[in-house]
Amino acid sequence: MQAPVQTTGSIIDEFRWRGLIHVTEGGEELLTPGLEELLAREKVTAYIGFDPSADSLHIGNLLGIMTLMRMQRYGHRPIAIAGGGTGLIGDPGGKSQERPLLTREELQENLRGIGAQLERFLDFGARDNPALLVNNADWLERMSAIDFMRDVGKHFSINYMLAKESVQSRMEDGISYTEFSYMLLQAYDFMTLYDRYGCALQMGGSDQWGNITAGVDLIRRARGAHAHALVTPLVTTASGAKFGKTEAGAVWLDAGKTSPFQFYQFWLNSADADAVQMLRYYTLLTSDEIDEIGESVASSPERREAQRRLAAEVTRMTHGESGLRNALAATDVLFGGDVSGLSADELLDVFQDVPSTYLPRERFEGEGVRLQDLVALSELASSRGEARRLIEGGGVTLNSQRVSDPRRAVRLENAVDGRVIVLRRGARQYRLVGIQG
RNA sequence: GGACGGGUGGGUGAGCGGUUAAUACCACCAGACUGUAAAUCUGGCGCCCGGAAGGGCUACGGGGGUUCGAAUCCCUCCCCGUCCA
Repeated sequence: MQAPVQTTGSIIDEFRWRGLIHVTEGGEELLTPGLEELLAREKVTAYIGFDPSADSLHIGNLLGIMTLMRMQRYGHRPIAIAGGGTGLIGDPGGKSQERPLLTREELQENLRGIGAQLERFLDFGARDNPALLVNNADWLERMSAIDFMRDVGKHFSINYMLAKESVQSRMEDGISYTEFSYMLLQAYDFMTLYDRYGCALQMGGSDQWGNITAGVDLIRRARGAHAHALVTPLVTTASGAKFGKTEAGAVWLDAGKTSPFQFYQFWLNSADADAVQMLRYYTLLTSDEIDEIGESVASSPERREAQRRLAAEVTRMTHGESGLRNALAATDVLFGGDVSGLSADELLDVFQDVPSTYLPRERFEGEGVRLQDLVALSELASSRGEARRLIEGGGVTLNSQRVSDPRRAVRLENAVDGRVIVLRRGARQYRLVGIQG
């Protein structure tokens, strides 16, 4: 993609109005002194780490991606690092679960997927400041324990490490030596990127502050140089929930894992209280544009202009113009009301994203299929018992008609053009049942 | 290696021989209300059979035992924490 270079204004100012700099309870911005001046003065190489444990990034990574994107647009050079080395270890500040080991092949596969996604946001071919994706396994795996002790361990006191919040918070429950050491590996990553690419800034979520400053300290002690840290807030919704998870799990950037329609719907369903801030976080809209939308939310929230704009902008960036078009078309049909006016072909087109189940024609002949069985078979419900409760509670529609008898027979004549049945659970979970043969 | 405490449903966490598929809170699902929002209210939330009433199966770290009956008692193993060596 193109990376229009913005040279006017300070990127730190932009980060400020977007709320992208974490502010502590004491009112202190979490960025290292001198960073603002450095960014104003020269083009800087900056990096953010991503977890390579899946072949796709999810929207929990999106703030980091956008942060790199903004850096690049201001002429700085972004590096994304997939922690092939550190990913195997687990950050003590996060989940306490040990992570599964990845094979080399899986890791390569994941890196390919992640790289392809980043290309939508970052320009890897820019002349002056091309983005870069690196794998820290390249240097961590080759490092011996002795090297590590000499080159990294020597520069840290146990007292320093124990003082880190990420360690403190685990002292009650216990923390393995491996996880305790995580910050040193991350610090070493930073120093390696500093050595190789002159990378002078690491960014991340606010939970990364301790790990990032460990790198800053390592670079100062081992190289006598000045590196920087800046962390973004942890994104939560107004109701305090962690952002980015739905009932179905993570919202992925990969269209195969989360369809453009579902992706669009995720953003569209943002709460009023969140939508405007989300625009600041996740879009490239200007301050003026966002203020204007904010006024609309205040005066006529039912129009949900912020949500619509947010969903459109982010879906377009992630899935392109065509992905957005599909999402909008599906949204029109599914929430426009009735599905019954459409032909089977139109339904298949609109529902291309929607999970489908196929059953042979014979099943629908004679007695037909019980509705509760169909709901369970289509995995709209996880068991027949749940399907029955759901139907009895009025939570299921068949071709847009509410049906409340779980034993109701579904036969061929209930299928559109004898080919397709549309099931819906609640307001927005759809499932297509195709009839084969 | 020793002493003590602990491992219960997605999470926190009760229960400590039958009345317990297991209290409560959170999360989650559906309905009502709405704006595909929030808040609120109502219902649901192991699996299977049954129209229902009801029945069956599986489950409280693993295994074994005591008992008519165990998440609850005993043995053993594994795991976690605290303290001591």
